[in-house]
Amino acid sequence: MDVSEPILAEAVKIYKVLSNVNRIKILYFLENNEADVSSIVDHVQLAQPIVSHQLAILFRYQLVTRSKRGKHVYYCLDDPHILEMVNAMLGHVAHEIKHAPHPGRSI
Amino acid sequence: MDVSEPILAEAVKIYKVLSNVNRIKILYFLENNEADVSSIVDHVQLAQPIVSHQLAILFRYQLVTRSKRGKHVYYCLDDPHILEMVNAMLGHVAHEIKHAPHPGRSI
DNA sequence: ATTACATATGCGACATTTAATATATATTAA
DNA sequence: TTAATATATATTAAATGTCGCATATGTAAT
Repeated sequence: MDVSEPILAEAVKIYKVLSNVNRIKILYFLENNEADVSSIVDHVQLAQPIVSHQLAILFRYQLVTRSKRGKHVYYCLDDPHILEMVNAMLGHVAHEIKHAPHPGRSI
Repeated sequence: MDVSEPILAEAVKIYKVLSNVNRIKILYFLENNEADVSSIVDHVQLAQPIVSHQLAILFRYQLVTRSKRGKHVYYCLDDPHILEMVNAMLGHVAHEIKHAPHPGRSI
């Protein structure tokens, strides 16, 4: 594959977005249903401002869409393809972790 | 997919590893051939200590293997599957960026 | 209008990441 | 043993990310 700089830079940004447990959890919660902020808060067990903050990031990078109806804002996966890729990664990791878990140290 | 915490945490770590342009460039350079540090340095146009540092991260997370022969250390993709996933992401981004590029602001 | 509710935003403390410089280690050659 | 080459590591500063708290905004009901 030819790796043009702008595309590469963009992909890296998306990887950054995905490199946070809370954001992935939110994405998974949105896998099958749209949901408003309150129910996301209930599900992921985080303070509301944190959820709103992460949602704003997911929105800015177009991983989710949002629509306001009344007092509630409903979020929805923008592109299920992203979640397929996350699934592939989780599958990969699940397989790999059995055989040779690497040290937990951070980057 | 059921998202167990340890798997999720692991996946997030790998996303962190992938969320750096230099590391991705290195991975791509290793796509077809193994290479020693010097040739990687030549190719990605970065100072040698930076390349060594990024290689150490890629190695710690088992994205590459290394073998020392003489004075040289040769690095090699550990699992081409990772690169397939990166390819999928680049494809996704290439498609998406045409239609609706998002603001360049950082997370 | 005022209140209550749902969500977003701003700010600060803290941790992490990047990349530069300098230095250390290991291997080979002379 | 000394010098040269290849690579790795340590240290640091700047940038960025995380998350908690406080507060602002917007909407609806009374």
